Amino acid sequence: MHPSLALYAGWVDWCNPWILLATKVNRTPPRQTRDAEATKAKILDAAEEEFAKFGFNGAKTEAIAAKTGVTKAMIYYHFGSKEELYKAVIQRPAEDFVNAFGDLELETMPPEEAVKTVIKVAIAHEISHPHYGRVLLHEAMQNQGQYFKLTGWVNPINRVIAVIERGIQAGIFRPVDPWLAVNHTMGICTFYFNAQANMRNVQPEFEWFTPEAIERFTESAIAMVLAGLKA
Amino acid sequence: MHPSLALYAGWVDWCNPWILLATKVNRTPPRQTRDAEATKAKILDAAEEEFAKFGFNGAKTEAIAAKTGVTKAMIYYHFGSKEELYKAVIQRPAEDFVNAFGDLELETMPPEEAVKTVIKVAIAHEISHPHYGRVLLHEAMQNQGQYFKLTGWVNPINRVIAVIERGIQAGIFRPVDPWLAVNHTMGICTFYFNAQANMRNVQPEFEWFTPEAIERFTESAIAMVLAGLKA
DNA sequence: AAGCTAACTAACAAGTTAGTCAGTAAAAGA
DNA sequence: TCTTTTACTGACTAACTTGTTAGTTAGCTT
Repeated sequence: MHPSLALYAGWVDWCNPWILLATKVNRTPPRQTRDAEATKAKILDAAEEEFAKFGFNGAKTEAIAAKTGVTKAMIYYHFGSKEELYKAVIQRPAEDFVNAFGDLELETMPPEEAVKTVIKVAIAHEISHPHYGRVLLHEAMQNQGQYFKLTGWVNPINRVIAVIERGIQAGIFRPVDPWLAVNHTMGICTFYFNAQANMRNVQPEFEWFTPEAIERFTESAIAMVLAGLKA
Repeated sequence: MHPSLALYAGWVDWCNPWILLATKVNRTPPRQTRDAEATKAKILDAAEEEFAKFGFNGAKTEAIAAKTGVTKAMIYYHFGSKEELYKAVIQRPAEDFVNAFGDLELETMPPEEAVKTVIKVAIAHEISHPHYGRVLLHEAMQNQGQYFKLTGWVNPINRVIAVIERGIQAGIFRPVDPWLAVNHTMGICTFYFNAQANMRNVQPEFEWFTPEAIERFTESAIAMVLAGLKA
């Protein structure tokens, strides 16, 4: 396993959504009676879940507060407004990802291995931040991506484009459109998680979150993308 | 062009979003002073746009009414409730698609050609119903897909699975997991449209909706999926 | 132990939103 | 032409939502 995947070490064990909801990324120190940082983290967690479901407009501050155990006034005390809370929510996991991604030495890897690694990290991030992908989709659909640009996602995506361009120049990849290839790859990596509730109606028996299922999904995603790229 | 694509005849000309918003599928007869069917259609159009942006919970009936030129009370007169309106919105383009898909003779086509056709029809549907895909995503994210099962999408998806299974048995396709392959394909076909507002921040110059861009996207999607499937 | 301040609550004000209803006017029918 | 039905409006209510504020308490400092 590449070192940067260490951030998500044990992610396969987190696949069960109930476990996921309980564990999350371990940001919260042991709870004391009055702990501003812990309270802020709890609000962010609850807000991430609420925004993932309803987006910025649809989310209710009251519902967020209800999940945390503190009152709604705390949102305004700690974050100032619903909008500032939203900005904080959309930026927090992005920082995790951008940092982990910054550690990847994609530029020195063989293109095939680089693409493989990117897909693994992307899926690991979906698993360890099970609500975040949906927050970003709502962002695109209802805020025209105006807050997306604050997150720092642009740089990692451009690095993946560069990897594909390098692969094409080396004759390892076919002369595909790198931009479209990146879009396809992101589509593959995210649809499984975002559209799941609909797709469950088609295959009610399918297990989505067992470690084996995630493993199969990841391998299958890598296989399709690499087949599509390789010369 | 396959006959079932006739439903979307001229779709390449509709790619510009402004043209799209103006044309839509031509359901509305020439407007009279009082025309219940025309009013219902206008409400459905406006609601589709609003639900695409905010989902069921986030959408405001007042905003829907404002787009139509009739009062909010008309929504309740013609549809009874916000929920019934939503059901109507989610079912209308599904009927178009399921009908068009029903006309496809996938079972008698060579598997490769069948997959190619499915992708073309799916993308054509996104183009001719530019808001609908996002309505379905909101449905998954905030309603757990409870209304999705009313739409009849399940059957077309199962037919695509069958096509892939047939291709595998014929030795034309690799022994992939057909279910995951369908998920990947849907991811590729939908991400380009649903996440666009975010992706515009990465490539601000990219043209998404020119006929040429849609053509390139379609070819690129077909190439990746077929490369991923072919033995 | 007394005093201070950061963290927190309960209750409320101001503005929104789903849904209703009494009434009006355009058509269609007699 | 008069009546009935259908499409539609404006004004309303009850419930909900964001954000505020006055006051309370935990825990730290001295």
